[in-house]
Amino acid sequence: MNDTPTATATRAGATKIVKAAKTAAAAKAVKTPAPIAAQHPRSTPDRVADAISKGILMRRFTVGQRLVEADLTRDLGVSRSTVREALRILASSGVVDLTPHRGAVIRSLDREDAASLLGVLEVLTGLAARLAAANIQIGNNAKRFEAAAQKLIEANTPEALDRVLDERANYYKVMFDIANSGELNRVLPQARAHLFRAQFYHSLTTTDLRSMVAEYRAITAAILEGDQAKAEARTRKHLQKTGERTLPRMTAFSLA
Amino acid sequence: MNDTPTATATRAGATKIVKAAKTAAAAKAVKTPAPIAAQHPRSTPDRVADAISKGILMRRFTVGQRLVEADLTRDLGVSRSTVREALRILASSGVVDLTPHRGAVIRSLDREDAASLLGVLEVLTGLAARLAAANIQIGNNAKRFEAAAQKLIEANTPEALDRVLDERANYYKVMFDIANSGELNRVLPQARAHLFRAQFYHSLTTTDLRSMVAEYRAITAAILEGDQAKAEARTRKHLQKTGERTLPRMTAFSLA
DNA sequence: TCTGTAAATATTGCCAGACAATAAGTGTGC
DNA sequence: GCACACTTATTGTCTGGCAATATTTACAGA
Repeated sequence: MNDTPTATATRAGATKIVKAAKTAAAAKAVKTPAPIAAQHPRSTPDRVADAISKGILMRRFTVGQRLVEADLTRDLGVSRSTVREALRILASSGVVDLTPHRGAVIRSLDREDAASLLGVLEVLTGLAARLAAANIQIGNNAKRFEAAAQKLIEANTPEALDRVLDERANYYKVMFDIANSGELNRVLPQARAHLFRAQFYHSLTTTDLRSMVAEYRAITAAILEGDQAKAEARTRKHLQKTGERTLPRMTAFSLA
Repeated sequence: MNDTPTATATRAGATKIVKAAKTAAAAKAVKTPAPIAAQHPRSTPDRVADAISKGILMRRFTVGQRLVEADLTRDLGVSRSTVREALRILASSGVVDLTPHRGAVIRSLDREDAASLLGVLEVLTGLAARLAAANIQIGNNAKRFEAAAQKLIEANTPEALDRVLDERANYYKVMFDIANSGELNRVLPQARAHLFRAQFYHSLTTTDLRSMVAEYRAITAAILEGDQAKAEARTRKHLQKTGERTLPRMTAFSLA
């Protein structure tokens, strides 16, 4: 394992995930009106949590799989306390289930869970849309948002599914960004939302995709107009429909 | 609690907060249709987090105060790793701010934060009300809810402020319980909501209280009728008004 | 062969102590 | 009064340890 060789090289193993650490910090500050979440440098547990999330997205971990602390410690080259904190982070954002004395398992959603999640997603995303509509004229928000929408609509083809997912994640990210609500971002961490959207996505048909494009267009238009009520209503409708499209199909669905 | 008496009593210090550990677990299972969150026994970090929350409520910690790990370790008689996990829990529910290398401070809400929080509270509580209305006829939900509402309304006097707070916390708890959405309860931990409601409460006048009683009545009625749309609308309205009542008054308000 | 139970193993919960990295505080010369 | 180095307080993370609990395995009896 971590070949802590000589003397005081206490934290040798940590190198394995240290990459990509400072990248976010280095991103040019684009003079967005309000950075909202002043990005502190990410801690090791944060990075470990990310690594695990990514592992889920890459299908290296599957739903229901147990995450054994010792394994993670070995594979990621960090100490157990760090792994432990990372698991707490993941649990607090609902990615894993953490049961005392049984550790963490990648959370699986049965139909009921999915429904309840969609309900929450519906109202929160609705709120984000409303706030975005309220703030859209500030700075160059409109341009940014329009660009994201454009890319999403272009990408929306059944092939290249992961590109669609990325663009959609980005679309929502921009939207939440413009909404500029600290609380909203705390309550619904993007990473997590992305994970779950990815899960829902698997059960979509081509027809579904076509309808969704129309819905995204409508939402985008409402926000760009600055029409708060319409933006919220359309977004909620969109998520309701998403539920109608996907939920019935997911019986004993062992997704992700 | 665990009076494991003899031999290797390695963990002696932990006793200090061990009280009240199993109480929840011992609560009679009232045959509610769905227990939703199967209550596992709470871990030490959970209890530590509770202890700190309680400390805030009791004004033993004040807003902006720094929580030094060493102090908590000493005062609560647990190890630093445990304190650390507890702080993560509190951070994830927004009670403290956790900045790298500077530790945890009791979070303070400026007007902007409060507004953003109220926005989230509005849509989530609205959702809870809607779901509660949908489920109200199941089992003896109606009776339970009506009782909670009754006690809240009776308690609603400017004297005995903390009793009002408790009753209100309970009212919402029952409501969220009936709503029976796992995700909702994950996203908005009751403990936290209670904390923040308590903060808003300080700036209420007697007139405000009177209006609020009327609003609670209206919400309760809608839920008992099973009218989902009305329940959601009224709840959202109530929270909007709460915002209008309290927000303007909280300039540089160093609450809690 | 199956089933339930007891022992063995794996894993988590929590603790103690250590040391480097960073932030906060303090003084000194200019 | 201000920029600077220096000291101190505190957090970040690691190692290693042991008790508590879960999971697996082994085994006896039906």
